[in-house]
Amino acid sequence: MNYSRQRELILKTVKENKIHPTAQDIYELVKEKSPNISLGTVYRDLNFLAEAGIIRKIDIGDKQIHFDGDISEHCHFVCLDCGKIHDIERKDYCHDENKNLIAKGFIPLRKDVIIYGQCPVCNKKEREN
Amino acid sequence: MNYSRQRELILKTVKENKIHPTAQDIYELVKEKSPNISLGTVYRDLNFLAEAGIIRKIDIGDKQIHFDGDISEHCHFVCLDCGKIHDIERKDYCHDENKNLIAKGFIPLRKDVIIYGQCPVCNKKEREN
DNA sequence: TCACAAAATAGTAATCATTACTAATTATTT
DNA sequence: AAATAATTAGTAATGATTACTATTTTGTGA
Ligand SMILES: [Mn+2]
Ligand SMILES: [Mn+2]
Ligand SMILES: [Zn+2]
Ligand SMILES: [Zn+2]
Repeated sequence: MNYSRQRELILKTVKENKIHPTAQDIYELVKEKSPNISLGTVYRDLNFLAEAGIIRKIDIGDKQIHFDGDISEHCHFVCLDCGKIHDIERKDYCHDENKNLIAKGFIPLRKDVIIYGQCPVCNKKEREN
Repeated sequence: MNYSRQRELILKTVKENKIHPTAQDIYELVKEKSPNISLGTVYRDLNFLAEAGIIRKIDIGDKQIHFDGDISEHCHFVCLDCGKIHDIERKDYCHDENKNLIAKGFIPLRKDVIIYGQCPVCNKKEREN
């Protein structure tokens, strides 16, 4: 790793944190070890790391972007009461009717599935070039 | 319906629009028929209608909230090239490995599944009261 | 029909997460 | 070591969204 001390620290902090922290969260944690780090650096490095695919951005619609050091395939359960973001395994949300989820005590009320990729039109366009 | 003329118009505009418009989009469309409507009113009424469950908010992580007049169960495919938001039926994303999606020419690259509800801890707490 | 209360609106100001900018610092290459 | 590139701290700007306020519209009941 030829990352700067700050970037290294930000990455370590995200990887170790299990609560899906926001940029502000990371900023406050990192400040303990690097007191004069800039919030701008935290945002820049988090975006850099997400762009590189080393961490993951998650948008739960609460105005702040959350970050996840776990880039394995999984989805998230947001509790509308306490706000906690729980990790959910593929087998627990892919089965019909959320049976597994309910068996574990979760009460799913709303599910937002957003798939990103290339639509048929853009894919055709690309293949023509 | 005992909605105001503005609210009625906003609702109609969202229902008729198939491209998942933003508040700004709605504002510009509605202004054609009601030239001195306020952007604040558009935001207020869109939130009111979403809260009432008559329309749906969708957050695709592009900073702006999109609205959907179709509240039936379906999910969204966001093209990373053209940005278009496509409607996807349940059967097309629930099957393993996105077979149906690929058969239709979509290239799924990333899937964000966010489930909202009540976590086991909060559910237990509620049942105890 | 009129008075009064409640709801909704237009217009604007404030908020706040995020991004952009700049000058200074640090790392890398020649 | 000098030149070049990358990164940073600190701060300013951005922009979608929300909050506020005075005014207008709607509803209701005497
Ligand atoms: Mn996670
Ligand atoms: Mn839709
Ligand atoms: Zn909870
Ligand atoms: Zn496309």
